Amino acid sequence: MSRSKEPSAANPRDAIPRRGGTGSSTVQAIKSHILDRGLRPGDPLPTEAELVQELGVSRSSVREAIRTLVSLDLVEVRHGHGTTVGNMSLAPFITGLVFRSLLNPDGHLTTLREVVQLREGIDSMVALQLVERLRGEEMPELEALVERMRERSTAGESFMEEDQEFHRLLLNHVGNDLATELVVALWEVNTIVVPLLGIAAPDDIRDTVEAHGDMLKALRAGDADAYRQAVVAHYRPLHKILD
Amino acid sequence: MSRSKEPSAANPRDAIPRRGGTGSSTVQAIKSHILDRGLRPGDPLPTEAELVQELGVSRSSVREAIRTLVSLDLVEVRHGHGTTVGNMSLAPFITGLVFRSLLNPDGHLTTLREVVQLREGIDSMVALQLVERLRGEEMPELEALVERMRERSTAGESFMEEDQEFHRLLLNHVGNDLATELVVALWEVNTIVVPLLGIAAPDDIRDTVEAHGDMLKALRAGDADAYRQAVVAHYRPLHKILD
DNA sequence: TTGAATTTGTTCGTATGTATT
DNA sequence: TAATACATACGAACAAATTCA
Repeated sequence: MSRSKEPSAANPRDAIPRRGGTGSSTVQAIKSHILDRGLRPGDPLPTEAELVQELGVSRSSVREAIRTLVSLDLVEVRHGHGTTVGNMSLAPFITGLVFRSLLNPDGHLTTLREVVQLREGIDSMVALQLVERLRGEEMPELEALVERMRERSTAGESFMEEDQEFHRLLLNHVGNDLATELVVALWEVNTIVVPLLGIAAPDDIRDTVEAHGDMLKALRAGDADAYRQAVVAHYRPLHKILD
Repeated sequence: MSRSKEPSAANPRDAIPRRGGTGSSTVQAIKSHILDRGLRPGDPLPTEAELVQELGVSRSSVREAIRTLVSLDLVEVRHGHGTTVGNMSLAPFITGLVFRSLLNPDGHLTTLREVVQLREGIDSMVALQLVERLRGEEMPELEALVERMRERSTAGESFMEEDQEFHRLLLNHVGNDLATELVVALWEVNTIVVPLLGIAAPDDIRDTVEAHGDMLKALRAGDADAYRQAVVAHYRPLHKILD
């Protein structure tokens, strides 16, 4: 083990008043590094050793700071390769909501119900914009997705991927990426938590598939009210499960 | 104590295939600790030393895991006191959006615009539910807040706190805590980023204040459309700034 | 295919600041 | 004031993954 190693101080903690509350200052420094250089997702960050030098803190501190940024999806780390700027997704949002849902005490399903209500609200909220853009349109990709859902549902398979993609593509037409991400994120919270709680999907599946088709039909016809009704029908099975 | 520490033994990395992608397994273990015992926000967690024992990992690993959970607001740490279960707020969501807004390259304001659009959408989305619950109601707290905004705006002061509280209280009447938190979070993203980008608040302030009053008036009258129009008017000044 | 270099992952030991008693 | 319990920080060594010659 060759301890040797003279204590000798090395004199750390000289400067730096260490304000822990906000964000450990090392975190802030790395954030600034990204901001100042205008780095984009995927761009490489300095290695741990380099950050130790530049910031004048220990490797442990650098690592803890990076860990924080990773958990916020602001940076990404690949073992043996290096760290890059993350894609800043809503993954932390999903993680938090999933944890809350799992921790819900009494009724257990409170958070989950709120998630579904939010999804329904946002899907309805964009009715006018969608009608405006899609009236008379063909939307072959979306139709194809509905068709695939239909096939898989009759085959007894699940069609989560198609379902998520459907909502992603549809919301894409409103031109608000954040709203799209939010809906997809809420959708993921559902799909993660529902199986974990052992809630079996009933045979309302067919209704759900047809609701997707009705949404498209209403949009093509330019009928915002019919679209909203289809959205309600779309979520009815889920609500039934959660009550 | 005083185990004296044998060399061999201890020997980590025996089991545990170490799947880094998901969440470092130590993070997962602490999560499970909370979940299994059904701990609530504020409940105490084991000390670092105890976690080192229970989980059979090093101090550094425990610290990095805790750092991750802190940044997700799943746990809280008070220096010299201990760690507790966090309140699982949407703080990480806010942090991420603020960072994205600051990093936005070209038009710079894309993310911020999307945030405002989302706020507007959610505020409008709950029109029917609010009308249903508040028709003919007095709402003295909300009126008082509008009055305070009026005072402070004429005094040339800012009224961010009253504004935020107004939306929080209003959304509270729809009975979806998640939606309320989301709107408040989006509101905070605005207030953090706008000053950072050096966007001065114009004199449309008075319009904003009156829009708040109009929203209440419309709700009292049970007029959902008038409420939605007031919401649009409420956000008009903000949109003007961002374009 | 081997193997060295680079980089992140994990651990141990130690010293220090801070809050509680 | 002192003691205790706890979190914060530093540094060195080794393990594991990745890349490239």
